[in-house]
Amino acid sequence: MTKKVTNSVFATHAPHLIKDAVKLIASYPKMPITVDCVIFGFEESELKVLLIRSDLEMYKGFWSLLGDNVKDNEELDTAAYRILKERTGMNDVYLDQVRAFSHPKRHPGGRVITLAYCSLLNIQHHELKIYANELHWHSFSSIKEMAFDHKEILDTCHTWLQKRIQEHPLGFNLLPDKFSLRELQNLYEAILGVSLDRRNFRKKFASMDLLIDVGEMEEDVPHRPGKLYKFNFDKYEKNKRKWIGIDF
Amino acid sequence: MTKKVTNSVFATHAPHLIKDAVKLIASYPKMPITVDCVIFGFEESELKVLLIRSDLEMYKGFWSLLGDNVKDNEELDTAAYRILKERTGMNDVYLDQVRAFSHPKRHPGGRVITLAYCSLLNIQHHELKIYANELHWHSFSSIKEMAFDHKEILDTCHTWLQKRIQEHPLGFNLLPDKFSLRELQNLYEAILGVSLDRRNFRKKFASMDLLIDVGEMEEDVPHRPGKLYKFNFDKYEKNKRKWIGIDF
DNA sequence: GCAAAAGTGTTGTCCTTACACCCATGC
DNA sequence: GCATGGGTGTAAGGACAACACTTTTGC
Repeated sequence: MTKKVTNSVFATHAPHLIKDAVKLIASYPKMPITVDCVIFGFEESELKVLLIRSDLEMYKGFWSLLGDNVKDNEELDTAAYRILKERTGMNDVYLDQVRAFSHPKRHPGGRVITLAYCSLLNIQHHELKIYANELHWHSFSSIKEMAFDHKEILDTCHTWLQKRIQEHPLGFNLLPDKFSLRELQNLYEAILGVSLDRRNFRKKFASMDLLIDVGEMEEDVPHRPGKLYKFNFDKYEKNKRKWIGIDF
Repeated sequence: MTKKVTNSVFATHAPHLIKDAVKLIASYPKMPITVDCVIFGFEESELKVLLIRSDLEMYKGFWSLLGDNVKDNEELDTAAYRILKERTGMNDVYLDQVRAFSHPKRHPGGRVITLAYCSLLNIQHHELKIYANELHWHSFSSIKEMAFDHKEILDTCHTWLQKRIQEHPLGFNLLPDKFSLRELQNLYEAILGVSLDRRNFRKKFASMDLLIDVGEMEEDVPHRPGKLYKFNFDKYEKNKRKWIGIDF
């Protein structure tokens, strides 16, 4: 097998040490990087996603994720938090990197690599104060088409969320501090797209012993009010499950 | 709340549509992107990782992951496969994106964002033919210090692998086509860092019914030879588990 | 015959699932 | 008093964990 000659700095058989790291880096192709945030919320028993209108004329009328370019010397996580803050005025939200999208033609303006971030936020706690580009919540299931490859990114993040929510108590970020078991179950059903047995669901959470009964009841409901709970984050942090088991 | 002025194209209250997408992209900061491959193997009941010597004088003597810059108009996955091929001569390997590392000071030559990829390959099947930069296999557990932030990347990929191998039959990529149940168990024990009950382990795989008895036995072992199996990829693909369950 | 690993079953416990009735509240 | 969802228990089945002895082979 012969070694292909490339423009890589590493593609040498008899390497010599490189003294000037700055020069090395300068020889690499450079490209713009963006971060796109998929922001999920939950309201009226529906999974929602926060979108804006695309700025680009060629995507006029299409919805887009909240994105922006990454600045020089800015960490990706920092960029994601910045974008959230700039676009929504919020900063105390859950946020996680999902993955990079790098198709060379994904942006009509040229090659741009984007990092998808997934955020979860509580619609009740965080009132939107910035409405540029018609920023608002959409029912997740109603989104069919989007600008760029944003539909693919959205779907990837949704799949990611479905998996994460079963392994980590992320869902509580989407609920008010105090919530009823029904709201919690509705959340899981909305995200997973399944219906769950109410008694088994309650038993499951009761046996985990991670919900604190706040001693209050629902109000203004047209039926028997349920108890309100909050999530015991401290206890969870102390007893995180270390899962060993083969299952595929 | 006031809106911070930024250099973002989106940071306008009354957006006007942008006609020239190319010009837009041109206004973004550009930065070099690299891909770093963590390549795991398994031999002599040990998890191994493929490393080279760093080319940089300031990391002289340190070990480094197999990495290279991403080319213009090259997809990240393509770059990862290219690097594997260039460095090892191999291309039929399992490979998956793990995540981006973006600390501004992670490379001494300046800002470089890297995407970590994790590969699994069978050491017996794939003989190394390219030995530039002292490319060779290391015992994973012996690696303490590395060039750049590569130890952090390596550890992240190891954690990723521990999780993946329990949910997907990735481990078979690290074994020969035909393997004994002991080899399979050694693999799981090496990656997870636990010891497993032999009878329960065998029962588990027997009940999954995804191993095909090839009708051959181990040879040249100094004890009773075990049966050899191969993995039934077709059957797995048809019956992939759709997991629903809350566990944290 | 000894060392080393192969191969094999049972039991108890726990978790999951399926399923039905009464209760509290608002209207 | 009726509609709506809150709240509860049990039984069966399946998965997992713990555990020991006999068998085959090489030396």
